[in-house]
Amino acid sequence: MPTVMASCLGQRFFRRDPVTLAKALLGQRLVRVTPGPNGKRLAGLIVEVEAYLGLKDQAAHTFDGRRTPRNESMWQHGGLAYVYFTYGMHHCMNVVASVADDPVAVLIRALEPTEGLPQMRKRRKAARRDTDLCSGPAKLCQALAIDRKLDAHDLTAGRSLLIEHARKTSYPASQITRGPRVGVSYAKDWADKPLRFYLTHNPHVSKAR
DNA sequence: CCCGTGATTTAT
DNA sequence: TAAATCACGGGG
Repeated sequence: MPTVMASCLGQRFFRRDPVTLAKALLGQRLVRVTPGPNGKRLAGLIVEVEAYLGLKDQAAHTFDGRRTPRNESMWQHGGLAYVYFTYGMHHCMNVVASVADDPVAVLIRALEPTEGLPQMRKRRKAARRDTDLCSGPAKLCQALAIDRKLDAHDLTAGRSLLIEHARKTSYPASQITRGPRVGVSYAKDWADKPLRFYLTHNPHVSKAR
């Protein structure tokens, strides 16, 4: 029998609470198909994520009901991308979770690159080793050419930006390290909540700041 | 360690 | 309208 084509994850997968989704995303494959005649397929396995819990979470862009042109996609149904621009030069990509009007999401923090490494190296000029290519939320957006044009993109449509079902079940807790999120010290009671998840000992996880 | 860079938020 | 902030990366 021929090998089964890897399938693009559908709406059911994303319409869950962000902590469950965060853990389920570990080991799945983020795929970017770049546009144009020289378009390429770039991909990597998700190895590090953070959950953002919406209205109650002081680290979330939607804390206390904030709704602006920037974060509008977080207010939509699960399965969309939320891509934002920060620090004057960086993009970061989130996967919107749950249902419309529950503005929660999962930040993709690191990938283990698997396809299109030459193209990633071209975009990531400063990366010396393969473990520098996608080991941070803005690094992976640079490597995969993800920017605001992909904000609110439907990840379940199987075009341009999608997530493939590379792993049937979530990793056991014994293989996941759980700890505080990076760079949210301003978030008071929420700064230290253990909402960051990564594959233990995976060399592509972002370095501690 | 420090800086770039600019959209967004918060203060006045 | 001005100032501070920021889910970061790169260079020294």
